Amino acid sequence: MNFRQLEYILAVNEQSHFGKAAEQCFVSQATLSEMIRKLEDELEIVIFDRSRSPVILTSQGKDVIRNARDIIDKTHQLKQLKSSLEGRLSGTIRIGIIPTVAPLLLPLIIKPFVNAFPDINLKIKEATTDQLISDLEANQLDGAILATPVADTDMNEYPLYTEALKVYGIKDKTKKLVRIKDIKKSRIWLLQEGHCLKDQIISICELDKKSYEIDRLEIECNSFATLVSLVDDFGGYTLLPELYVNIMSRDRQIKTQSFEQPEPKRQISMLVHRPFVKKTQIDALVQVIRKEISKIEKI
Amino acid sequence: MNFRQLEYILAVNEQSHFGKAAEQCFVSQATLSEMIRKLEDELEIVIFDRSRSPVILTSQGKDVIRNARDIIDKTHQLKQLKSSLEGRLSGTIRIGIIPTVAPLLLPLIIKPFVNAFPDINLKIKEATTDQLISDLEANQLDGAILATPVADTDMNEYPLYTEALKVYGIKDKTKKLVRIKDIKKSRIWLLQEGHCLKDQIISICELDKKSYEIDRLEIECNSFATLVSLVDDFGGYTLLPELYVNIMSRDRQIKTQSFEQPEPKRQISMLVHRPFVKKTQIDALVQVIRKEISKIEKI
DNA sequence: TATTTTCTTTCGGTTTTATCGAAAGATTCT
DNA sequence: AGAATCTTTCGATAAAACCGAAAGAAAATA
Repeated sequence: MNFRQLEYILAVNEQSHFGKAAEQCFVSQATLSEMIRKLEDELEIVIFDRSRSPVILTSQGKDVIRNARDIIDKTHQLKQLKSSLEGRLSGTIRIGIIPTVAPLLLPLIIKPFVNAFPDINLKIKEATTDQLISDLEANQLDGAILATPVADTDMNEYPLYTEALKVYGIKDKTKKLVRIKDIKKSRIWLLQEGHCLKDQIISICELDKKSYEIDRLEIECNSFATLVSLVDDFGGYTLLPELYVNIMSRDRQIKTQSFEQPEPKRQISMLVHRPFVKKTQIDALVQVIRKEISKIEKI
Repeated sequence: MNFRQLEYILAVNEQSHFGKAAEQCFVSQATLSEMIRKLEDELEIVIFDRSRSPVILTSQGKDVIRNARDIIDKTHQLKQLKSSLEGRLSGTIRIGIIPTVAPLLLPLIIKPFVNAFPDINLKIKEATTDQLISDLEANQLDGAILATPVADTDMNEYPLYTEALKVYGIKDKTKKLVRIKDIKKSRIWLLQEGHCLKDQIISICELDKKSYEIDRLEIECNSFATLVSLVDDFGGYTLLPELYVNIMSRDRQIKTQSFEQPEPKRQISMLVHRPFVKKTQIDALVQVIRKEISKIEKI
C-alpha cells in the first residue's frame, strides 16, 4: 500500500472513470489500473465494480474510500505542517542569561518578542556562565545568552552583538580617549567572583591581584548601579558595557569615556547545545535581539 | 513521502537510536538514514537532532511524529478493514423475489439469515421476473431470486436450488409416476399472466391455447392455495413446485404425484447485475439459502 | 446482428527509487 | 589520544512504478 494508490482510488471515486482519474493524477490509465489492482489484492477487497459502466464503488469499497480520504487528508496536513508551524510559532523556550546582560537586554527585547511571537512561551533564568553551560548540557535550557568565547565547550553559537566597554569615573574633560595605562594604576571596582565580565576586565586592564585585592574595602558587588556609586563615593574607575551606559542618567554619562582604539569589547552570543531541537523558536528570538540591538546602534 | 518513511521516524522516536530503529524495521541503517533525510527534505523540517547522542526529537519533529502516528494507525485500520468487515457483515441488500418463490422460500431463510447476520438490513420486494430484471438494471435492487434461465439478459447468476414440479389432482393411487400425456388433455389450472411458472408449465405440458383458454371459467389465479382449491372443486390438475408440496396438509400431499423421469424442474437462482457491489452480503444470503434448502432435501 | 466506440486490463520495456554493504565522518567514552 | 559507537555518504543492485501498445469487454450505434 502506498499514498499514490490511495490517491488513485479517490480520483476514480470522484470521476467514476479510470481514464479521467488517470488524467487527474497525471499518470497513464495503465498505471492507475495496475496500482488499483495491487491495492485491491493487498487489502483483499474489491473496491470498484468495473463489470458495468460506469464504474461504481462496492459496499466495502465505500469503507476503503472513507479510510483513504482520511489518510490522504492527514498527509496533506503533514505536508503543510511547516507553513502552519511558521504561521504561528509556538512552544516553550528556556533561555539563560548572564547577570551582566540580563538587565540591559531583557527590557529591550521582551516586549518586541512577545508581540511578534505571542504563542512562544519564554522562560528566563539568570545565572553565571558556568551554571548556564551545565544547564545547556543537561538539557535544562534551550539556549544561553552570554559573553563568548567560552573555553572548553562544544556548543553552537549565534553571535548577537558586540558591545564596547567604557570607562566610568572620568573627571578631567580635556582628554578625549582613555588609554589602558591611564587607569591601570588606579583603583578599579569590579563585580563579585563568578561574573565573567570581572575576569574580562582583569585581563583587558592587565591587572594583577594586588591592584584589586589589597584594598581593605572588600565589596562583593553585584550590579553596575552599585559599582557606579562606589566610583562616585570613593573615586577610581570601573568598566561598563555600552548598553548600560545608554540607560544611565545624563550626568553620569558625562563621567563616561571610551577607550582609544582598539576599543575593548565583549561579544554576546546565543549558545545552544541541541541546535535543531528548538531551532525555529531560537532563530526567532535571535532575530528579535539582533533587530532591537541594531535599532539602538543606529541612534 | 511514503509510509515506510513514517514508520522509520516512528521507530527512531521509539528507540532514540537509528541502528535499533533500522533493526526494528528490518532494513539497513543506511536505508533508514537516507529515507529519513529525504522525508526531512520534503517536509523542510528537521525531525531529529542527531548532533549529540542520543538522537532526540526537535520541537517541530514532535508535531511530525504526532501526524505520522496518526497516519500509520489509520493505514493499519485500513489493512485490517477486510477482517473487521467480515467480523460483522453489515449494510443493506435489496432483494427481489418472484411471487411463486417468495412465500415458499422466505419463511425458510429469513430467521436463519437475520440470526447469522444481524447487521445486514434486508429489503425484500416481490415482483415478476420482468420487473425484477429492470429493477436490477436500474440499480434499484442488489439481487433477484427467480427461475432461470432468463432470456435476453446479461446478469451474473448464482444457482440456489432446483425444485421438481409435482402434479396435483391425482385420484387413482395405483399409478406411481405421472406421464405428461396422462394429464395433457385434462383441464390444467394455471397462475395468472406474468408468472413465469405459468409459461414454464405451458411449455412442459406442450399445451396449446385451447386447453387452458376455451373454458368459460376464467380465473386469474394468483396463489398456489387458490389453484389447489380449484382442482379440489372442479377437477383437473395443476403443477406445484416441490417446496409448496412440502408445506401442504397431509391429505393434499396424498393427491400429489411426481412425473416420471425426466422430471420437470425449475432452477431458482440469484441474479445480480453489479456482481461486486454487495458481493459479501449477497454471498452471505446465498450461503444461507443453499444451507437451508439442503437441510430440507436431507429430510 | 453486426460494427463502432468507449473503457479497462494485460504485456513488454524503461525509468525511478528503495535497499544494501562498505567506507567515511562524527561523537562519545576511556 | 585512541577505541568504540553511531550516522551519513557512496556505488551497485533489486524492486517498483510507470508508459505505450495491444488486447479484451461492455455500451452505443447503425
